[in-house]
Amino acid sequence: MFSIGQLSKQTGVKVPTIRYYEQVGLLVSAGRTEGNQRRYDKGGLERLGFIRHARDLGFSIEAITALIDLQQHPDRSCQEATLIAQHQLTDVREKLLRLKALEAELVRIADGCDGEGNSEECYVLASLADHQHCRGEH
Amino acid sequence: MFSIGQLSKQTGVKVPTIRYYEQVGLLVSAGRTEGNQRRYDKGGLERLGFIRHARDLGFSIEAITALIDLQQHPDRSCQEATLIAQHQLTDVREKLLRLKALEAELVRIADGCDGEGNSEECYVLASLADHQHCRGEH
DNA sequence: TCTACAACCTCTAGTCACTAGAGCTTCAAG
DNA sequence: CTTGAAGCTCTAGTGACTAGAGGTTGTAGA
Ligand SMILES: [Zn+2]
Ligand SMILES: [Zn+2]
Ligand SMILES: [Zn+2]
Ligand SMILES: [Zn+2]
Repeated sequence: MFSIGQLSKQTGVKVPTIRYYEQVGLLVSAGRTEGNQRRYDKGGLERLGFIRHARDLGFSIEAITALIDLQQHPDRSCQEATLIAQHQLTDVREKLLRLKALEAELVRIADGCDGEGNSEECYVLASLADHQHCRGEH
Repeated sequence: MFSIGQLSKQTGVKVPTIRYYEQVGLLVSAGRTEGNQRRYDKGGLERLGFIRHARDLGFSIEAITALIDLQQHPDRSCQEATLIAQHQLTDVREKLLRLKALEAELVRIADGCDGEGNSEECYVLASLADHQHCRGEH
């Protein structure tokens, strides 16, 4: 049995975050001591590892809840899991596209001024004031 | 003079968002009617356009506040503006790196299962349970 | 001039995934 | 048995909005 602090050390998830996961129904402790402290078993440790990894990959709490639910039922079809993963991939790709466009404009903007002049003639400020300066959409 | 709704239409910024910008000190109306409705002048329209564009480029409210402050003082050095822009670029590049790593892992994960099996042997679930499956860090 | 109603107002609360802090209690080592 | 690290609950704050309730104002047509 592990205390919440031991679980935290082993997974790298902060103690208040573990309590937060309990609050939103993602991870319930195996039980409590007489003095009301949480105790976890190996299953809890693994579940928290799963949560941690999925969060690192950008999955939402809601998605992780569904994935864990699926994991608890080994006989169910895994179709939902693949759909969730594909959705997450789509999401990441959309963000990538957006960020790439931003990067291109920001390079132009940041490189357009050396910071030696005054704000009246600053290319950074002029670029922000008018999207016409931009090469593309973003 | 424009009403808040006209400003909204011309900039594409939603009415409640404009009020929110006022609340955080980014955009103050030129005045109010007798009946307490906001009225904006051309300067307000331009300022909101600036805010909109900077937000689209990912600048924080705090950064935009500093940029507008600088813009109001044409005689001041624009060094801070370039620093803010460079910081934003760095930020975007960090996010890009992270997302590229995520994309690589998610492609592997999402392609690893066709969703036809059951959750017990699902590659998606197995990959999420154990970072060892991952090709790299993320 | 009256009336209808779209647009405006303020205020509170909710979103997401935590994070910080106050004030208290429990566990475990010495 | 004492001490102090670690635990507990509860509330509130983060960023940048968004939604809704419940009331008021502006304006166009009759
Ligand atoms: Zn400059
Ligand atoms: Zn632009
Ligand atoms: Zn599968
Ligand atoms: Zn991994």
